[in-house]
Amino acid sequence: MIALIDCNSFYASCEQVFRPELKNKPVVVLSNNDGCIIAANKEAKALVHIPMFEPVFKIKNILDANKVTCFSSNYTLYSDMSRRVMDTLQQFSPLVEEYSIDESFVDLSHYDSSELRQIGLEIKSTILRHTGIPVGVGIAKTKVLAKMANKFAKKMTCGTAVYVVDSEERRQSLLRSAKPKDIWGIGKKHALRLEKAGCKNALDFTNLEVAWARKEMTVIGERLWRELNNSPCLDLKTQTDPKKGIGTAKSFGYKLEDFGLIEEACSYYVAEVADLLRQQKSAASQIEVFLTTNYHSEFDNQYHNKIILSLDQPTNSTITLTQIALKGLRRIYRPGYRYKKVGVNLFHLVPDGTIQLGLFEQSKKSEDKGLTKTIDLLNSKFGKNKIKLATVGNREKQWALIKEHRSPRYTTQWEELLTVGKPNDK
DNA sequence: TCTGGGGTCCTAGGACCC
DNA sequence: TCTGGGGTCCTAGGACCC
Repeated sequence: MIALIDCNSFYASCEQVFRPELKNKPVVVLSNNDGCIIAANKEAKALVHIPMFEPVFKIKNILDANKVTCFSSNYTLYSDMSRRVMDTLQQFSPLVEEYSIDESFVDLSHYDSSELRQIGLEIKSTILRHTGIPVGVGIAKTKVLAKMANKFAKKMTCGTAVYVVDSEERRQSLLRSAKPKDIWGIGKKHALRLEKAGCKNALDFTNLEVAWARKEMTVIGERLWRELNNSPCLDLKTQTDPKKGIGTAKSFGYKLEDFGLIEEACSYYVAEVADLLRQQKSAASQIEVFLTTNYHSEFDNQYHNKIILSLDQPTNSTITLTQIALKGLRRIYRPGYRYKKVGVNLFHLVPDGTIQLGLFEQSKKSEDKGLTKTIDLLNSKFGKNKIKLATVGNREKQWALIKEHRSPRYTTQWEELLTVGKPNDK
């Protein structure tokens, strides 16, 4: 049996842990640039139907009128809280798949099926005690059923947020309660197809021929069909594969025309992705740079372009990658537009250290490896970007993301630790 | 005025190879 | 008139997820 543990409105819950006065109060968390709503706790959801990714400005009145507390996203805090939740799960099973920042699949096959409900409750209460984060637990024979049981558990108003699919009746009532679009792995397109085929709920889907699922929804559909019918097709992935591409693309806080500023933002992002690349001990053979205006704007002239540059030799050096990226940026930049976003993607990643040279190439004598290592060391000791390339500049305020409501990084920065007691006691 | 960012998996079709 | 059969690798685009 497999459990799916999912944190309740995770980002909002993280914020509430350190602001106990917000307990039972509506809280939302905003995307980068404070643009959209990306998480809302149940109190906030009860006030107003908030579609995910709703632009804030459209419902600002409602938020203000109801005194909803808004937070800018604070990923440093959320990642650290996530790690604490995941560490706690290890107590219950050695086989854990971290599916996303706020959910994990856990193998429970070493428990007797009669204990599973109790184990589910224990997982829930232990995580709450260790981290302050409330979770829901779904337990079933397959991943898809566990995922859906989890959702079901959270929906039950009177329940304990733990649902175990341990009988055929429970499986059927679970599936009957889920509309096609609520099936994990079924998006808009497939939901429409299912409805056309006469499915009113997930149970109807499992009663179609498996061949239909295969034909209409490829092998993914067939796996889903089988998983819902209690036959496991998706393995637990307990080891994370190295990423196949690493990229970043963030909107500017403001619209930019000045090439110099865009260049600085681009350099900053290259440094970020190169850092991630070195952390997973890979090197990239290709770099893509893209530049775009704000496609929502009706007033601005639009321009989008990208360029992909191949490297003669895979590298993870920030210096080399920056040189090439900026060369690309220069080629796609056109003056006279108000740009909103620049992005960098690294592709064709290979393990660092086993880099294949071209037939007529000589190894570039470890490039600037020593220098890079020293810079990484200094930055890990004294803080991100203490040492950086001059191309990153010092004008971050003129392009960086807007985060007006960011909470302190309570768990990772000494200066931002939570203070308990009267302010004057310091 | 203001609209996120980072991923995975699968398939069809092109371009090759022997 | 008649034009094989078995592959691999790569990419773009679709669909989906958090």
